[in-house]
Amino acid sequence: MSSMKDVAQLAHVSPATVSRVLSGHPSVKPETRKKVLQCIQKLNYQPNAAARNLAGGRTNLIGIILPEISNPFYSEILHSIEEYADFEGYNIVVCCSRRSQAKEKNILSSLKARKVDGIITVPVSSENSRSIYKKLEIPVISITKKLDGFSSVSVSHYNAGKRIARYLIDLGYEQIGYVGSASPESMSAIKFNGFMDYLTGAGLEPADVITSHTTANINTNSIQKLIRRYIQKNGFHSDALFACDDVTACETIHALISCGYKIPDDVAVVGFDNSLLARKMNPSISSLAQPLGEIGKRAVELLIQRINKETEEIEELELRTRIITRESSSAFIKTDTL
Amino acid sequence: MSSMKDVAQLAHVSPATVSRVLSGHPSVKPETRKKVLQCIQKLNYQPNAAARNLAGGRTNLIGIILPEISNPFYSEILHSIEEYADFEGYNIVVCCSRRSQAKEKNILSSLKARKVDGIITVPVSSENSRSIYKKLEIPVISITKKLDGFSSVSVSHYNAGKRIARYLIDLGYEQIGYVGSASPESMSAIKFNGFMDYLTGAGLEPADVITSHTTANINTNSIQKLIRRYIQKNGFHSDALFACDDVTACETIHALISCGYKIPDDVAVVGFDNSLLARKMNPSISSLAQPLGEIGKRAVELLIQRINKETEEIEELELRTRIITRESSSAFIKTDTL
DNA sequence: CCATGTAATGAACGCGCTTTCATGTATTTC
DNA sequence: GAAATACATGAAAGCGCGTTCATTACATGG
Repeated sequence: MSSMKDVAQLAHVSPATVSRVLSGHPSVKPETRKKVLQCIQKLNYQPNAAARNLAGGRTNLIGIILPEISNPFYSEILHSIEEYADFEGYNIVVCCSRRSQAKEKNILSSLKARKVDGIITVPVSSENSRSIYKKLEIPVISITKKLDGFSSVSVSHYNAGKRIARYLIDLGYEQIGYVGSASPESMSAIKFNGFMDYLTGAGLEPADVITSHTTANINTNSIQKLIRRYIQKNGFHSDALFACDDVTACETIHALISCGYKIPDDVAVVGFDNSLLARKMNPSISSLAQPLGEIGKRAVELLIQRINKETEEIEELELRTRIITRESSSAFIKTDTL
Repeated sequence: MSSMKDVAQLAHVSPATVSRVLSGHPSVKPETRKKVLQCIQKLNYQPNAAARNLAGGRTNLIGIILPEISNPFYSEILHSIEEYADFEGYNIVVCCSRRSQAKEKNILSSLKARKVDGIITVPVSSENSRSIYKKLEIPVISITKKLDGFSSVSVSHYNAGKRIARYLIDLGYEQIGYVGSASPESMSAIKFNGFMDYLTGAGLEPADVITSHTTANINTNSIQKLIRRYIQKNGFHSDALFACDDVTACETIHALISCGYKIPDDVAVVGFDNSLLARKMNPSISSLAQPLGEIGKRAVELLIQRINKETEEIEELELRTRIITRESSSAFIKTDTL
């Protein structure tokens, strides 16, 4: 691997001049610049990132911290982060917190040792995580959740919950229920609050509220069992259901079908996340879509602004959501429509 | 951020001794070691990764090159790579080639500049990519595909194709067809070959062969249209279908249902990948599972062996696949079974 | 008691780069 | 035409660490 010195020798200039050419310094004679660039080409020279960083520069590295990485929701965000970061000349080092505070802490210290220019994170806990991020002295953008004292990019889950309630009411349903997690740690509780507030604001009581305190696990059928048990015990009174995420919606539909209900004729179901599952299920699932691509892109944008010290202000971006109507909430939508 | 010098001063030793403590050098008096470790604690000292690397050490960084990152297939592999790499003390920098040779080349040069210790890659092309990887002089493991001259971790798509044919024949089907991509660039063509070879070996002709030259896109319904058009034109003769991947299987099922066929009573369908989709669809889809977690883990293992120069041999690992039976190929499996 | 060996440590160099600071040359100004 | 200014470049000092080599102190053997 050739170094700057090699280039300098070949071009009969000093290493300093090569460095100036590389960094686009103005006071280099055009002919010198040209000569140096040629030599760089010829030697296939590439500056050593470590040396560059050590000498006081950037790493052009940003750290990404996600709770899971195989979850389609996060992997889609990751995808757009990678795309935009790459576009801006940054590489990403991806870490998985597994929702563990301890892991998060380890990750942060290794990212700090790596001197990443900035961090985009889904903090494990909105409260407890705050202080460890604070004393990091590295630009941080929180995504998906707000993090007190930091810029963030997210959607309002409260408004989204309201929105789904309104959507179902506007569709003419009157017996509206909820299925999903109600654990205060998860965002679902907030969706549920918005949902309920709109419902009661419209003078309605929820027809069924089927909650569990664990998040829907992609690999089990716990939700199906939950629903069957609920129906056995309490009966079923809804003509429309809000499921707190697409996996839950999917499981819900399976359970309802197996109990003899027709979707959407007997019961309409709306999910949350607009994941692949929602698009491909049979019946396909109406779902509230978060702008995942935009979340990633905006996060990178905000982060780079901070890295370049173009701003000091804390910006809490709330992106718009939209509801995608599919078969599960409309008898008129047919399979071959997306 | 405190440096080694600070620690050295506080502990009344030289930086060299601190370095020795850090690297576990044997010739440090236990009491000295203890004192130094205390000072490291006290100052919350963390070695600077860049300096470390520059001074001739490892980066503890491995580069990952994937064609897509939001595809569940790859994101699950990525997940296990991250997990195992983290366990071994490595961070990963994740790059997306978007199946472009040019991009792949750029990525490689940036990874080289970063001095990553090794690379795990899904090469864009098994043939053309070879030479650029060769002149990299960095340990490389290819996953999912073989790459001539490098160790790899993959499954035999040919055998998998055979296996599916055998599976369907053993189940008693006789009119067996194929749906999916046939582009020679994709792995599907190889699956198809294995599938056909077994079929003809068993004295059977394929009942229907429905191919397109584009890969199934997650966001369109092109496969559904393809199938309907095929049936209109040629009729439909299969009692079992092999779909080259789960997305295709899913679309196929949608199309068949809309044409009035019952799954699996009229037609059985087997997919490939055993993705979330296969598990959650209605009906759930039988599918050939690749051991995604193991692919990631083994790749990291092989790579680290190479990084540590424990071996020079090229190892082409072929992992075992298995077929997961679900509703789409068995009338006896019910919804609530995984 | 001197020679040789061993254990523990420090001094100093270099990894490849960025960035002052100093130097030298060409251009401008009165 | 001398002084002041701008421009182009080089020399050299670190950035924080690993590592080699030298040094010291002490133990061992004859």
